Amino acid sequence: MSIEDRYQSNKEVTLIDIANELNVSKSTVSRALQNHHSIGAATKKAVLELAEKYNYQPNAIAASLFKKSTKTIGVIVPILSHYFFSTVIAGIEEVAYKAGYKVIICQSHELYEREVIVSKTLLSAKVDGLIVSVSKETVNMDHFQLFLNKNIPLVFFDRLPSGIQSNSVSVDDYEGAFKIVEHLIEQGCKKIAHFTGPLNITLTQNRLQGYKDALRKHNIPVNDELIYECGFERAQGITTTEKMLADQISIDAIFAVCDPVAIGVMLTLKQKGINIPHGIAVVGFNDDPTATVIDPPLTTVAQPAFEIGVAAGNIFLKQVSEPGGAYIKEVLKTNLAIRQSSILKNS
Amino acid sequence: MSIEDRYQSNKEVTLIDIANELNVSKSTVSRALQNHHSIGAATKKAVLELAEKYNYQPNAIAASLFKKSTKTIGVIVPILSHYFFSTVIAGIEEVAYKAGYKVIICQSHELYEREVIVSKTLLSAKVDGLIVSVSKETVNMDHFQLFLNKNIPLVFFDRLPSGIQSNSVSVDDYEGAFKIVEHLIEQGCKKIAHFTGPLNITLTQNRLQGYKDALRKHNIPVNDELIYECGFERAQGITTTEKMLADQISIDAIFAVCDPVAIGVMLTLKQKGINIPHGIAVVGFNDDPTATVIDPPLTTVAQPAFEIGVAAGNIFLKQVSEPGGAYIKEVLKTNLAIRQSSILKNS
DNA sequence: CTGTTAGCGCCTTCAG
DNA sequence: CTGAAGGCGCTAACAG
Repeated sequence: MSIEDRYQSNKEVTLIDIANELNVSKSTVSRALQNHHSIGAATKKAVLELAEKYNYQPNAIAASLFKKSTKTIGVIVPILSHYFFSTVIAGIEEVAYKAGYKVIICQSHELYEREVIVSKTLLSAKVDGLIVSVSKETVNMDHFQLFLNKNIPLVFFDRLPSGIQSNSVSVDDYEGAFKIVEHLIEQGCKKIAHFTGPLNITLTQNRLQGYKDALRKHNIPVNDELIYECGFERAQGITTTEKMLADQISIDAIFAVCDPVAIGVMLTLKQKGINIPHGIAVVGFNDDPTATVIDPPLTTVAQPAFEIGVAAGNIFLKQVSEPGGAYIKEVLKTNLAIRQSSILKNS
Repeated sequence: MSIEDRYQSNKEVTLIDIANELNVSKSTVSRALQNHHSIGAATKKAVLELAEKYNYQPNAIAASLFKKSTKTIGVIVPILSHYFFSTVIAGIEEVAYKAGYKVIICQSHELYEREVIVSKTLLSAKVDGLIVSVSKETVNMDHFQLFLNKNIPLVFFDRLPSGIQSNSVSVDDYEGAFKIVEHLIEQGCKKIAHFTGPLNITLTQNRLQGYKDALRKHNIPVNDELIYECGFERAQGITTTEKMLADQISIDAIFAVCDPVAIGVMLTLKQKGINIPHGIAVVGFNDDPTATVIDPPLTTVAQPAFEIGVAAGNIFLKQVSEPGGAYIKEVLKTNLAIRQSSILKNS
């Protein structure tokens, strides 16, 4: 079957077709296509022209099999449709694209089981690296250990696991929490509640610790009754606020573990007719786009989501180019974005 | 080298290793692993145990090469970090996961060139299908035609291209726009401005047409001076509002092409001290989560983003299971989400 | 400068 | 019920 026939009948046009047509060997075609130096200009030109004419697309799968590299990065996030995660992935994709890598995205839906399954799928798919924010259920890390065993670069971000050593990129959650609570104190708040994330997650623990230490530094006793276990979702912010209000505990500020929760808090307080910030001040963590949309605008700890993705991608690339290097743990800085939801004093 | 050695030294454990260890052929191992009926129970058990013990992961790349299917769907979106797109992708991923497919995500960044490049990468990667929302620059569709030529299922969503026939899933943009403009008219608005998206995009044209027809139906003349070419971003909503205010044209409502623009509009109006809805009513399109966060809450046309993704995924699956079937064009219904930003009358 | 050869790891006829 | 053999499309020694 001639190359022309194959092309017309929508069959894959391969190296061999071009080679046959030109009466050269497939190695020659392969080399011409990769611009190998030791190929005659005429041959190269002929090959390139034919490839162009017949819309030849190299079969990356075949190349991967041989080269043992798929030029693919696997990414696992709990939920794709959250601003934070989609923005991190945008950062990863940007770095990946520039370095010639593709990105396979999987969601764990915060489920340990599903995380295990997709990580194995990604192993089978022979991804060259894996970038992960672990599910809130995950405590066992064996499925990630498999990657390390095979020397496949593994980078954690945001939700860092305990009990496994690898690369990571995170923000200084402790410091961010500390600073924003200190800001509340400076505004005159004394009864500051904290709505936490799931308690088994490192990030939750760090923000909680920052909250506690800021209080202690300013001689405000830590009151466990003001610490509410909440979650990461707006809906949980709403229910936790309702529970708190039902508790009738006196409060002058709420530090929410993340912006979606803070938004839920604010919507509920507003609905109950409680003034923000003068009745209760509210602060969050993330700086999602909604923070500047809600009224009053939300004071929050700005996390560089896109940069986190870029950093994770770069760590992967570095591990690829220098295999066996030490693990890289990058901690990015946060910035306070102070807005109306917490301003009680004129300055 | 024994399987034990290979395992210890982190080499890939393959079918052959298991076969050698058990003194059976690799075909037997292959069949045992896929639970082929004609394999002795004892043999099967031995194979499975060894596979388990040595953490055997099938090399999906090798299988793909043979089977000519990578169990992978390519997805191209303009921007990943927008709620709408990340939610659609979440829907695609959900369907894909359940059917055993992986999802490769690429961003075009609204750039034609980049869209062409990533689509070719995806072709080379031998994706089994492609799901796309085209960039706003794209007019030439040759790069997508390549997929159709090779009988690779292609599904467009949201931004439907003209000049190429394929599967698609969209919402009824015309009807959504018509209904929401009619709603404004019912509220007593007579001077309704429209901030459009990029005009070459079908969706933009359809929403514009819905806007015009709703006006005409109610005997309100269409005034081109009230139609502002804008875009899809919050920042463009802000600048366009400023331009409009500078024009000093009398207006009582704005229909923004999408929620991010509507949010930009509202933030600007509020900053200028213009009451919403009584000074100017504002409505959008999408029902992003921010719509319920802004004050007053935004009236908008609710698009089922997740369901769009699910529908696109299902169309892909259907095309895979019934090759050569007719193109499927699914149009999902929208719902008006009427909120304070447009309520001028008590009902 | 180019061809020959030998795989990468898996799957599936075709034999037994 | 199992084995042998060939091949998916590409690459990279190793020879000329």
